[in-house]
Amino acid sequence: MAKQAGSNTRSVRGSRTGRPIMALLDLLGRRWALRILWELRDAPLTSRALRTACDEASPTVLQARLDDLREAGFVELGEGGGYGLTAPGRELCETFMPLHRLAERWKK
Amino acid sequence: MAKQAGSNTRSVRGSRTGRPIMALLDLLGRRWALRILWELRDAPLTSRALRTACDEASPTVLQARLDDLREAGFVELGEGGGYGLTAPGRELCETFMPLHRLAERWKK
DNA sequence: CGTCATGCTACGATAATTGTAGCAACGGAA
DNA sequence: TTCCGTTGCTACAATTATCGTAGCATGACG
Repeated sequence: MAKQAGSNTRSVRGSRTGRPIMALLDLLGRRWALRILWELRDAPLTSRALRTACDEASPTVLQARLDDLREAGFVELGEGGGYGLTAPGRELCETFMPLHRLAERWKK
Repeated sequence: MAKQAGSNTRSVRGSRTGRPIMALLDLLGRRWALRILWELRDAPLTSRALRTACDEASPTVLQARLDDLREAGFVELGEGGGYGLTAPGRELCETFMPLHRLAERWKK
């Protein structure tokens, strides 16, 4: 089970066309991916803190998503520990900020 | 297997807090959800056309996601057939437009 | 040494997704 | 009418992804 950030063979799910946007939509469509980015929006979190923030999600998936996001270059593991957003990661996260207001209005 | 749009009991995955943003992030984090919204961004598509646009994804999931998105009020089925975005759906989709440019730059 | 927290993994159970095939209903020719 | 093609949608078994719990190795602090 290749988990480390680095090149792996798997062509990103649903993007066999090679269009970057498809790869991105696919990556963000994996479980907890969006949530992780969201929870890291303000400050870096340790893996445990992130798990708590993510409603005690299984560490298995969290690690998998963290690896995905690290490989994609959106998240990084700080030297002193703790996951944080990279520059592209922050930029990506900015994109989702309008979601907050939209969600409040959406509510249902 | 409750599929039809309407109220169901299932509290949205990963949002037991009740915060709308979590419910939204969860909904969008299901497979093909983002992709479907993306493919419908310009014009409505029939279920078959949507399937083609989504790289021949399994109709099972497509239907499931379509039902999810319909229940959420982001997608609707036109009278003459064909799935299209609702007003909130279009608004949501607008949010993701910056992703296109971001993805191109991201590429890797 | 013990204690605690870190990032990370094992593993069985459960749920989601895939792929293929097909259904019923409707519409437009013939 | 019958035939043909399309629509939205479903059945089913096989494969993956995810869950939940437990635990490991490492490092920092006392």
